[in-house]
Amino acid sequence: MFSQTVEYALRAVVYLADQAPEARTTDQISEATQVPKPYLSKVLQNLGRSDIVRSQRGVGGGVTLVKTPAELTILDVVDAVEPIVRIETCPLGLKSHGKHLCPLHRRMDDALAMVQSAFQKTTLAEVLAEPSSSTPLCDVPSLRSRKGPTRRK
Amino acid sequence: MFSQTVEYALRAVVYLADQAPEARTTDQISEATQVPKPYLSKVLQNLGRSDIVRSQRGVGGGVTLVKTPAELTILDVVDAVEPIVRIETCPLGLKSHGKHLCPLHRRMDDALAMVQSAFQKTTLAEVLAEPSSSTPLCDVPSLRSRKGPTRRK
DNA sequence: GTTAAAGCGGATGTCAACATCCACTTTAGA
DNA sequence: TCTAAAGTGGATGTTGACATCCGCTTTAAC
Repeated sequence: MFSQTVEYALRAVVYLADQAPEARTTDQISEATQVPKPYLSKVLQNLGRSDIVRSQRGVGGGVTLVKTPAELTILDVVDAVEPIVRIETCPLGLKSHGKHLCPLHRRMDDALAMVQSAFQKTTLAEVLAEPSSSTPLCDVPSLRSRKGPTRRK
Repeated sequence: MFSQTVEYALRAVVYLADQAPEARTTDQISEATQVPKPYLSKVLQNLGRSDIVRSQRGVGGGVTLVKTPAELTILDVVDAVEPIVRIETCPLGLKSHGKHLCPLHRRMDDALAMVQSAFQKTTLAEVLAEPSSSTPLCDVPSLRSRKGPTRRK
């Protein structure tokens, strides 16, 4: 139910959050997240336009988060690449019940609201901090588990 | 986040539930639900293969629900046309944490689970019975509000 | 058994999502 | 100032979702 692009964007952002505040190149992100590099490049450009990430050209450049992981929610990322569109009015277009949704669309919108709310309540920092046997994104070496900022060779 | 096809299928099934146990033709369903007839026809065929509806060819034929509205959930319909796929294993394909999802995919799967659960708990009968100012699907004359079974002229 | 209603299946068309490629620009450092 | 690293933007390819059309089959009713 979530598009491939949303999945890719979340992986990239979680990785960047994990590595924050260090910049990472598209190559590094691609390898860590298993997202095809050419497409990842487009996704990152998109996240740049939505002001989720910032990119730096040239030697030593790369991509970083604009906000801190604690300030960035899953919903921010999802909405940047594929907004969750709530059902505001009857999709059949008839005006006969004004602002009220019929019971069917009420249920559907409730489901959307639940997802939206859950995603809005979760920051990237929380995702990274979650006690779990597994690191987000699997085998990626995390900066979180090291003593200080480390610059990759 | 829900596909157009899911929306169409739900409209059609809600309409059929409302008119149950009477059969309705594709023309009638199309008019009531505002779904383009040729495409609706395909959607209904699909629902037929999933044993949600049954269709009768020939003069006086049409489409009816296989189950009663009380036995049919929203999830049944959604899963018939576009199954909600839960995240069972790490989408990155690495085996390093067995059955555990990483925190990111745990959250995403939780969202899917919420939607799945909400849809599974709601039957079509409940949708139709909901006290509401508006009839499901708007201006459609409902059999529910009549005395007995009525056959349309 | 003819006819008209009604659904079925296959072919086709369109467009957006996913994906790739490449020429160009920016930039740090030798 | 030259070079190699790194992101950008545009063009292109592929596939599936959405949508339509049409000829065929089934079937009730006359």
